[in-house]
Formats: sequence, C-alpha cells, structure tokens
Amino acid sequence: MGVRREGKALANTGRHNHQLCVAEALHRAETVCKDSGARMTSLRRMVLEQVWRGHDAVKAYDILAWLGRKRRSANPPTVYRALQFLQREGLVHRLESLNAFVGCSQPRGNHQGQFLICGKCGQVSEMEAREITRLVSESAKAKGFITHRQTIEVHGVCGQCA
Amino acid sequence: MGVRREGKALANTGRHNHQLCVAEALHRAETVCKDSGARMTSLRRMVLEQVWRGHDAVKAYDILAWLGRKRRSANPPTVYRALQFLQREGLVHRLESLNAFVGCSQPRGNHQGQFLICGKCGQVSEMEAREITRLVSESAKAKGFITHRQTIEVHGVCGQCA
DNA sequence: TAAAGAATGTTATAACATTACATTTCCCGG
DNA sequence: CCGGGAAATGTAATGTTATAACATTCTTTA
Repeated sequence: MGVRREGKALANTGRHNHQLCVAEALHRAETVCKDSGARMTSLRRMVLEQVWRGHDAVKAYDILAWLGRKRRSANPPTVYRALQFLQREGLVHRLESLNAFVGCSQPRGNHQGQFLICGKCGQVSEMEAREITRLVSESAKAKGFITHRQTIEVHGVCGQCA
Repeated sequence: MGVRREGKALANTGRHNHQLCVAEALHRAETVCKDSGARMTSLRRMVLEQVWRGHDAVKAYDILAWLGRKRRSANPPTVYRALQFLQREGLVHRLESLNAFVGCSQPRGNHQGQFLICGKCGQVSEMEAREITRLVSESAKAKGFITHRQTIEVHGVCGQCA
C-alpha cells in the first residue's frame, strides 16, 4: 500500500486549500440530490466528507472507524449503504483495483471515467477522455461484445512525485 | 454473480473442444517456465488446470475447494501462492472487478490486456489492442502521469449471448 | 552429500463485504 | 395534525477474500 493517512485529516494536500474541495463537493452533493429527488442525510454527508478527506482513495473500514468516533452506531452496513447511495448519485467512484473509494468532482449523470492512481503519494485523479471510452467500446464491439460499463484504472507515478 | 459452474467441470464450453484449450495452456506453461527458469510444479499445474476449467473467471476459494478434494493439504496460502506465481509468469491474469482469475492464452512477456466480461454467461475474453494501451498511456502522460500498469475491464454482453 | 534456496504446509487472523431482520425517521394524503 | 407507508438506519451475525508468520520438505548445485 502506498500511503497512510488514517486519523491525520490533513487540511491541505499538495499546494491547494483542501477545505475548498470539501466544501465544493458537499455543495455539489446537495445540488445533485435536489435534482434527482434523493435524500442527502447527515450520515451520507459525513461519509461523503470522509471520502473527501483528501485526494487519495479511502477504504470503507477507515470511514467506519472514523464514524465510530462521531456517533453511537457504526457498523459495516452503515458505511457500505452510504457509499452505495453516493455511487448511485455519481458522487463517489469505487476503485476496483484498490477496494477503495474516491470522490467524483464532475458528477454529471453516468459518466465513464479513467483513474490515475499514484503509487508514491496515493493520490487519485480522474480523467474523462471520451476517446478512450469510445475506442474501448468500439474495440469490444469489433469482437461482438456490447459494452455496459468500463473499469479503467491506471497505476503509475503522478506529476508531483515524478 | 453471473453464473455457477462449481463442481461440474464441463469439458466443452460453447462450440469448441475445451480439452484442447486446457492441453494447450498446460503446454504453453511448460514452455514459458522452461524459458524463464521457473519451476512448474504439480501443485501449480493443478491450479493452472483449474483456472482453465472453462473460459470464465475462477475464484481462489473455488480452486481451494477443488484442491481440497485432490490432496491432503489445501489452505488459502497454497492457492494464492500458486496464483501469484502463475501471474508472475504471465500465465494467469487477475480480474480486479471480480476478485477472480482467468487464464492467459498469449503469455508473451509483460503484455497489457483488456478484458471483456460477459454478464450473462460469465465468459471472459482478452483483447490486446495496442492502440488502447497507447492511448491510455498518452492521455495519462498529457496529465503528467507515468503509467506502469493498466487495469482495463469491460463489462457487458458477449456475442454469443447477444 | 551438505548447504542454500525454493516450495509447500500449517495456524491464525486481517481485511473486505453482505444478509436478514428490527427499529426509527420522514413525508404525504387525509 | 396524524396515521400509514416507504425510506433510512440500527444491529447481529456471518460470508468472502487475502495475508502474516513460522515450520517443514524438497530440489539444486557446489
């Protein structure tokens, strides 16, 4: 595993003011939910806030541990249900190759992203290269395969670390 | 989960003679190991054979259960170690989005594949579209990111099922 | 053939995720 | 305002996936 951040809850990552990222993410969440008629409860807000504690991928059980300190009840289903909800609303993505979650900063309906995962600092950034999505779909189609969903996760080293 | 095959060990999948696939896979394995100086033991052969019981993805614990019937000792590390070895030799791939494994039919050194996973029949086929690999690397590079490894898994419906 | 290194055995536990059912909260029509 | 139904959350148990740590056996080769 690349990096440990448990408990620290650093406010700044790299050279930006991360408070702003969090605030924006929470605000987007309100908007998205208002639009879709979904309920943005306080539990879900807390989970989303934890997902956005930084720009690295966050483990369900880390969220659970943190939640345990803030409220009486916290069990796995609590966290997994909230994460599922946030995924449905497009506010959070699951990274299959890490068993972890990351916030989405462009939660427009149903987009396919590609994820760049830095092995040094753990930061994850999301690309949305429609050419890639298209090329993958077409290549699959050429083999008679109809694409529903693409999982594209790139492991390597980010610009800051290189 | 798409499909159950546990225990059945069908010889034919679709319209082909699967015995042949298995035989070829085992033969390739011998060659690959001879070339790399690695040891192809009987345990590893058995695991590889199970991975090739069909063209769908195989779970580590299914292999474990099967192994348990064939030999005295079978514990998780037995299987995971064999799978790790087979991955190193390029004979097997891990599908991150399924937590499962699939045999590789073109085990030339260090290739990057893309996997087409049918949600109906469970069959997995591997593409090796160098354009995709290239486009993904370049897109990442444009963001300052150096690619080491790509995980590309496409979920959808295969030609036979459609 | 003995030492070294590779492979496997063995026990235990860590890490990740879901099922099933009970209770509470929220919202809406009456 | 209030009662019924749906959504959300609580709770306990368990299922699934994976690794750590150390002991033993096997294989190669000097």
